[in-house]
Amino acid sequence: MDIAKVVVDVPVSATDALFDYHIPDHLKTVVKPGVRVVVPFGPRHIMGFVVDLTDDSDFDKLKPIQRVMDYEPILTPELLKLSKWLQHETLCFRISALQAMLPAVFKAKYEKEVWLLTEEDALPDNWQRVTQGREVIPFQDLQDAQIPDSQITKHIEVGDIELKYVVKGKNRVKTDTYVKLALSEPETLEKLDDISKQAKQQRQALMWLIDQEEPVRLKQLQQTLDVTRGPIKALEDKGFISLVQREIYRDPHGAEQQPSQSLPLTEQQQNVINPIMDNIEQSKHDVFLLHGVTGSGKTEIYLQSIEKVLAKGEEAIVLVPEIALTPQMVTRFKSRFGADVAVLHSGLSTGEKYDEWRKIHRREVKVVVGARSAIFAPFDRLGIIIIDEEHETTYKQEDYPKYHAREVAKYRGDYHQCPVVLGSATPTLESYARAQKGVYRLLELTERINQQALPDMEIVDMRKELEKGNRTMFSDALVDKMSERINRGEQVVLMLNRRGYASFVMCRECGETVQCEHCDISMTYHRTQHRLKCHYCNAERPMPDVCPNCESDAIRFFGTGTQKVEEALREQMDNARIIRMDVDTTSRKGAHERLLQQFADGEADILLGTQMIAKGLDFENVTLVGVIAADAMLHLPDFRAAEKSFQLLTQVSGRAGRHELPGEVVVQTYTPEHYTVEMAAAYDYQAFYLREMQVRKRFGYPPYYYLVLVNLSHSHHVKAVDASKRVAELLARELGDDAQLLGPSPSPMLRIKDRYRYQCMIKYRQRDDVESALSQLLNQFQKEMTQDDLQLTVDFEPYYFM
DNA sequence: GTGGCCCTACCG
DNA sequence: GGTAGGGCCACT
Repeated sequence: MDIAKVVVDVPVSATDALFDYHIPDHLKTVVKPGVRVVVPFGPRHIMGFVVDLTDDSDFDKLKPIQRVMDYEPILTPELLKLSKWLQHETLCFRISALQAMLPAVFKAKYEKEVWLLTEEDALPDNWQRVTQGREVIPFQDLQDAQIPDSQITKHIEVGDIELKYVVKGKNRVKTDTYVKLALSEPETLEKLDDISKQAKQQRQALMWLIDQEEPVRLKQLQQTLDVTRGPIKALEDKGFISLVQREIYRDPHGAEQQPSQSLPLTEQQQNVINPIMDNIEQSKHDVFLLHGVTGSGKTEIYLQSIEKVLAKGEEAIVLVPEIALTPQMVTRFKSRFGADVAVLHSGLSTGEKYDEWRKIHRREVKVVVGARSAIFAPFDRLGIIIIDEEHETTYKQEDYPKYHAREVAKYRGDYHQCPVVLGSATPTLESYARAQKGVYRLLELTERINQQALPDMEIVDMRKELEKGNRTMFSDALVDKMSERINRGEQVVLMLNRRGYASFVMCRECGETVQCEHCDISMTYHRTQHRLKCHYCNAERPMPDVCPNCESDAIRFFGTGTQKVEEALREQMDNARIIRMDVDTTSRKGAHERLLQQFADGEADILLGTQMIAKGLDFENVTLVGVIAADAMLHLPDFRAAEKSFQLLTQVSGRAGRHELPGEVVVQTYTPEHYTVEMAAAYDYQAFYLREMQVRKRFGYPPYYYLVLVNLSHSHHVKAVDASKRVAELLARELGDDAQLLGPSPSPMLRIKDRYRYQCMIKYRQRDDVESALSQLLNQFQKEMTQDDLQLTVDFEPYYFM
């Protein structure tokens, strides 16, 4: 076994294969599958993942592995196998699949260095200005000094310099200085006379240290005894103590949680948990769809299932949509499982993520609560996987590899023979249909825990408001109810789905709107900076004083951004205290939690926000939820628009009346007769499911068909159109008989970041019908992609169609 | 004949 | 992805 099969860190199709390397003797004990290594690749050195060891190779002249980057595998055999599956499943490169399973610190950084082989004075003046006495300089410095490549090549040929490629790992461990006694206690006391009587601080510090059982953080010692570095240095020099660097974890979550105990289960909960418990006991793999209305106690089911798994000595993964949105959820897990929990989410810094990952890797924790990528937690004794709010679209990764965490969960559940639990109040039609067919096991929770009724939902027809002469964005009913709550000292949550309703700028004279230069969308007005921004490419420009087209000064912003709603709200409800939550107010780290805490502490009457407030919040005092425009996203060009609207309405209504006080919901809409609005208001998931399934059947959408979206873009419009036609031709020719091709058609957003975008959609029933056609497609267009700026992506089970 | 530039095949 | 090496053209 002295040959390693290596996946190299070059994400292109030409290198998407295994490369064989010789393992030098001194590395034999550390090179194992799952270890990262540095290997010579062509004329340079790069990082690679060892995925296999063998005895023989088809190549006779193998290069040796240069060094290892890990001393133990960072990927388990299971995850290595999973990476292969992911590659096949999403048509990505193996290296991309491997990288997706690891935190960002494991991405290698490459640096090109210039090593001087000759005396500095032998080099020309312009070189000496760069080298400045250094024997090794970054290659970049030569470039910055505008030294031409030809000159560099010459010096290499003559033997003045050598280029070296350095692979740098970023997985730095955070350390802190600790102090410990260098001698035993009696030895220390014996030598005590070596310290002069005047050195009170030294003596005091030493005596204090003798009493400590473990090494102490230097900082702690200094703070407790109020000593400076001086006396400590003296003690070290005299050989009494030694300073050591110790690995520490960055602590993103701060204070310990109050421990909590299991809650008694209702009869319904008991019925639901039993089959899951059986699965755990028998080490069996079933996929459960836990369909439970908001407030029916799904979380307690998760917690008690996990307790059972831990008792068996196994581990658990819990996925939640975006953890920063549900701090209350994290608290619940931390209080039940304490130090056994690691938390992984996008709000953590790279270093913090690495620390949490290491806790998992070293088996210091048993439970991971995290966002999508936590599905790759490197456990090897998985006992359960839970996906909460399984309908959330954040479980689908939008860049390569375009995987869905649910599918990965099923793979891992099957591998470990453990249950996978998908929980939701509004399951995706795909999942519910599978449960109906018996592919998943359906578990239903129809009652709320303390028998509260779901809040009443009142639908307000905004067209009638307009007829009555109410031109504001708030119906009379909503305003009345809001004042009522505020007078009673209760709180209100107001949701605006901003999509499609951002505030754009228009000239009242000529109708000109300000569009982004690079994308085909209107720019959005941001009041705080008085500037216009493009939400697609982040381009910015000042708000014009006059219309760029007709120079009229009647240029105004329109639409209903949260900022504008806030203003209108302040005008209409002058006594209300408002907290606004949107991208602008929550962009800084921790801002999200702080605003929610303020609201929880009763510092405001109204919490106004975008979709982000619909999920997972639980405030006792909230008795009214208002939805400003329920149909805002109903008419998007997306076959899931109705499903998403239904989910959102159901979720946001769940924010009202969760405790003693009864809740109420006001839904404003221009299309009150739409079945989505009606059925959401009636809390009738079943009816919605049946109705929407008819629509899906009629138009041939999931779950009746699977979808693949082929996206392409080019900076030249003509070339984009041309390529899209050729793509469609190839697909039409190569697709199996049962697959249907739609398109090519322009994407709903034709141009983004100066690229013209077209798409083809394929509906299919069996993967075999599309697989060979798609790999042929990628092969055929590969050259055009590397040489002619064409971008082509394949997205199985797409969620975004824009 | 040689220097410069672009294309492309290859990397184990 | 990065590079060397081949082919081709231009210019001493």
